[in-house]
Amino acid sequence: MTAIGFSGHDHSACISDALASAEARCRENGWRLTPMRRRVLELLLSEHRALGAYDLLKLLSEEGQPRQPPVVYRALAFLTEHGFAHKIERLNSYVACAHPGSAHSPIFLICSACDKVAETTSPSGNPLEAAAREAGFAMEAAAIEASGTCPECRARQNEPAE
Amino acid sequence: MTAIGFSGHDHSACISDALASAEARCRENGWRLTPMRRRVLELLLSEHRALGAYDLLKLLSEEGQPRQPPVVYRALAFLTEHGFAHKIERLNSYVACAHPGSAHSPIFLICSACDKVAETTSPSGNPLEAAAREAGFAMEAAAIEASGTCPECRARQNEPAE
DNA sequence: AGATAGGATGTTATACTATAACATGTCGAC
DNA sequence: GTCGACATGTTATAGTATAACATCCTATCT
Ligand SMILES: [Zn+2]
Ligand SMILES: [Zn+2]
Ligand SMILES: [Zn+2]
Ligand SMILES: [Zn+2]
Repeated sequence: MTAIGFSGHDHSACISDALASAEARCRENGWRLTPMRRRVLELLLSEHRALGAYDLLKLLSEEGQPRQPPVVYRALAFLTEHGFAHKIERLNSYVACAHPGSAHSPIFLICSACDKVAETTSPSGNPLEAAAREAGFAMEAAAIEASGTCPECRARQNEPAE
Repeated sequence: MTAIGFSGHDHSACISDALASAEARCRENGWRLTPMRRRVLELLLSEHRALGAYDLLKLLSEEGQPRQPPVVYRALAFLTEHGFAHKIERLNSYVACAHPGSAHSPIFLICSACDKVAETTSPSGNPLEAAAREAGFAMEAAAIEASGTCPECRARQNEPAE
């Protein structure tokens, strides 16, 4: 249950795993991973960074495939509803899910220096559940977003002399 | 550390405590709780509900004190920077802090039926800190927002027959 | 009191984020 | 081939937030 997104990892495996998982889950459930939805997912997967809807529109435009906002927002709605992507509320933007396939309540670690977003998951019996139970609150969904500095950016700050 | 916001409590004490605390802390720190800032804080305190900037503008207008968006956004910036209010990212709106005066990392419980927002705080040594430490991430701020149904709305649902 | 400087507010315009509403296209079931 | 369901295309607009500059207020120094 390590955080995926910051340190060296096989990112091409990230991408191919996520795409394969999305295809499999869509096939199993009768959802349609159309070219538009798949393209948006690929763009989100390209880096562990959150992209806004208008960033995606710009990228599509640069590929010679200009689209209007509702097109991208609908693709994002599909991806987030089915757990292939998450919205980062703090940034009004979207990241591909780093733990595809499993139901999970994600925790995001957002680096304010390099904008990378790592995703990890809550251990069970977490204090949010405890707080909710204590308050008699029936929790349905939770968003946990932390801002700070990632290991690489921290290392860079500690050796500023070139 | 109980959640403040849902169940019966002395809400007028909420309001007067928060205002007194804000005045005291501003006096101590040389911050200026101007009439505009104080009025916005009072509006946020009137209920345990998140208000958007444009809701506040509408309320001010209805009081015969119309203002432009930057005025309210600046008051909100002052209040959030100094811990008198918090932004609820999920709702693009703002609540008065229910634990004024103490440094804390709040947890919000947002009722999707009645829109009330309760604020509680993380116990120390919480797993978010643990996850951040494990990832080598230097956490600066965290936003924890849970959606669900509050005790009162849950009770109401369970006895729907009038 | 008058000059000055910092910060708070007033005002205009605009950027950024998201969705409503309706038209058109695609594809499989019948 | 037609029908229905769903996906996308298109236009317009709603909702959230800030840049930039003008003005005002207040505390301080002279
Ligand atoms: Zn990766
Ligand atoms: Zn970083
Ligand atoms: Zn109260
Ligand atoms: Zn409720």
